[in-house]
Amino acid sequence: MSDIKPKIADIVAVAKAAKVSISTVSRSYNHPELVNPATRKKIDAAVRRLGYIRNRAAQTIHGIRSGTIGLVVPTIDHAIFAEVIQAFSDAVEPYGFTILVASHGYDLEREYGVLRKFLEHRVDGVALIGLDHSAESYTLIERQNIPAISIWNYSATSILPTIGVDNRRAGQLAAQHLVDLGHRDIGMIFPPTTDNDRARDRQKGAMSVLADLSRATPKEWIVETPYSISDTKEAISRMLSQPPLPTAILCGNDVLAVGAIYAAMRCGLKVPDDISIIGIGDFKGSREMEPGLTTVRLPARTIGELAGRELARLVTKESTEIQHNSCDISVVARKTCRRVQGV
Amino acid sequence: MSDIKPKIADIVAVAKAAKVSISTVSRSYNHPELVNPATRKKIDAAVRRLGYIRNRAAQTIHGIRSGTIGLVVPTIDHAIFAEVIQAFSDAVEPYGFTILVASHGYDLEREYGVLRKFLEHRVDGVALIGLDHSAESYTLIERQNIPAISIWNYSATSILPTIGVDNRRAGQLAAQHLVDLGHRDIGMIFPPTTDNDRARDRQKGAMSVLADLSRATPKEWIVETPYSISDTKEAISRMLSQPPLPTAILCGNDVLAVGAIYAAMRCGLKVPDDISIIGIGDFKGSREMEPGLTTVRLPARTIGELAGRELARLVTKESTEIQHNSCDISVVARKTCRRVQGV
DNA sequence: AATAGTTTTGCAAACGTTTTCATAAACGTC
DNA sequence: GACGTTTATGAAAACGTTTGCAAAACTATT
Repeated sequence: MSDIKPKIADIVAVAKAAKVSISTVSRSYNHPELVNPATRKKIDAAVRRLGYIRNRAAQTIHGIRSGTIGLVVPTIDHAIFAEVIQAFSDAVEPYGFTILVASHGYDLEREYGVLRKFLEHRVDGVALIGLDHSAESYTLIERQNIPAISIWNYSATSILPTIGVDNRRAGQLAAQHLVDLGHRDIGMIFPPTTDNDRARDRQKGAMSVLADLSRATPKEWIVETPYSISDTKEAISRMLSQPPLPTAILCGNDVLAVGAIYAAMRCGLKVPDDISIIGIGDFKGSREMEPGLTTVRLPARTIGELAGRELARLVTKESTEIQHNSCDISVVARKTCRRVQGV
Repeated sequence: MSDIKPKIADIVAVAKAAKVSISTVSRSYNHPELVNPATRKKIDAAVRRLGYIRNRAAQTIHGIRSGTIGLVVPTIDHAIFAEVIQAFSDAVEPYGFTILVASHGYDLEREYGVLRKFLEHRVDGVALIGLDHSAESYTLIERQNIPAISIWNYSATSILPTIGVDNRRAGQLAAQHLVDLGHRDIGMIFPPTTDNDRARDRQKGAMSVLADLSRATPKEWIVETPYSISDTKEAISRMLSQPPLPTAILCGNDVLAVGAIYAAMRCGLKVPDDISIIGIGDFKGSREMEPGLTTVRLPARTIGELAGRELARLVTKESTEIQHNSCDISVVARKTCRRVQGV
């Protein structure tokens, strides 16, 4: 009946088992060169025997880094964010960091809550997506002065260092590509832009190019839908169901573009013969699609990697500050856009 | 020049600022009913003024839960896993947990390393994908006796409690569906099955059904490719480039199915008229595709949610054990499979 | 064999909390 | 106004580590 709880081994137990002092055990981990190889061997044996695993919480309260980095994203299960998380995680791993991940569903209040929770855990740094954050969130970051970085949207002037792309430019590039191909009647579809600076910037960029055109875009050709293929299909089908029809549709991101393509198919329009479609993002799978999606390539992996590395280097004091970094973007012309007769 | 580092506030600072003892501050967090409302107010004010945030690390070394759960996946940026992570995260959030996420890239050695790191952080529980894990990993979990759960692959007899689906059955269902439609010449494509019990089980399931058929499947009709659309496209194109052609292709998951469809298109075959294709998974987007993908629906969201909830309840002692749980699966017949003339 | 170095080890304080126990203050009762 | 309760607070020990300092154990040098 001696159901003595198998108390997980602590450093004291190891010390006892190896017949040395606690300090020596600790040292054998943190400054192995200071302890006699023979002693070290004894300790190793004890550790193995007891299955001892160091307690980072106990280390952390000495001001030692927690070895964690917090990553807050709007949502995890969107192709881009998943890719960014993966790249970020891969990048910080070699530095010994583990990531805490949370999503806020495009709700900046929730983001603040998540941030607080991360801070309770004493993360060594945090990465956020974009630059739309609540004032409280910014205050929090500043007051706790914790290394922070903003991913995805580049801005030279933001408070937070940013690593990302110029989304305005992405919108411009997409629009310009269509214009260069002779399109003048261009429909647009974007996800909701509140609390989403990325989408907002892209839209602004696209609009700015289109504003230069002689003719104005009718209201029905500018739609906003939730970030989902089916909603997009729905919305675009409606747009394409009654003339006049645009000759091209510019989509706020590749997922919407896929939805638009399906909608066109459903309406009996051939892409790109009857209608051209351009996305933004170049998500995984966009290249492999049939027809290959013409889109503005945003290098998600590179961004995540760079952000992870920079933040890790800052935290480990390998560097002293994070450079704002604007990653290159460009149109990859594949098969969903075609040239049309100028007006 | 008094650049006194703005030492982040601790409980002592709060106590001093509120002119109460440390104990009282602590109590006002953990047992608010025991402290005078007036005092509580003073403390709240001090907390706000100083921007105090509790230090969970310090709590954790008292044996108090760390409030973290570790989630180890093969890779983050695959549709299914991203969905599972999201659902899992959503499910544990209401219980106050934050998740640590790491990927191992289908390398069980790395998985062990990740697991160890999680244990250093004293996660309150861990969730793993599937049942293929190194012996060391199993030992680790058992010795530290930490609540653990396996997601994705259901098994009634595994050491770890499982919440997931019967992947063997998924394979069977897919195969049976094709057989029921009259197909006898069936090609198959699977991702690598080493260290991946899910894929292995599906393959076994499919094979078992096909084995009952009068005719044997030629070797060239059974291919293995990395989990990527382009590799699949490549492999299937090769399969379809020289007769005899199968009348249907069974794909280990939806991503491969998408690749297969593109390959068929490229080879000038119409789906489902010339060739039927079935996937497994029912990933996001599979329904919306054109033509809608026929597949075996695996309820990723439900699985992630259930797993998160069960693990959280176990950790918080709301429940005392996790029920093995097999989630329902079934074929969703959409548009990529058609009936053919029996032999 | 004594001395001066050098290497190795242990003691004890510190980190930021929680919690047990003891004490003080306030209240109600007769 | 003395007593017993109840309510609110504080002191101090505890949690599992790290680390500065000092002592002990070796080594090399004479």
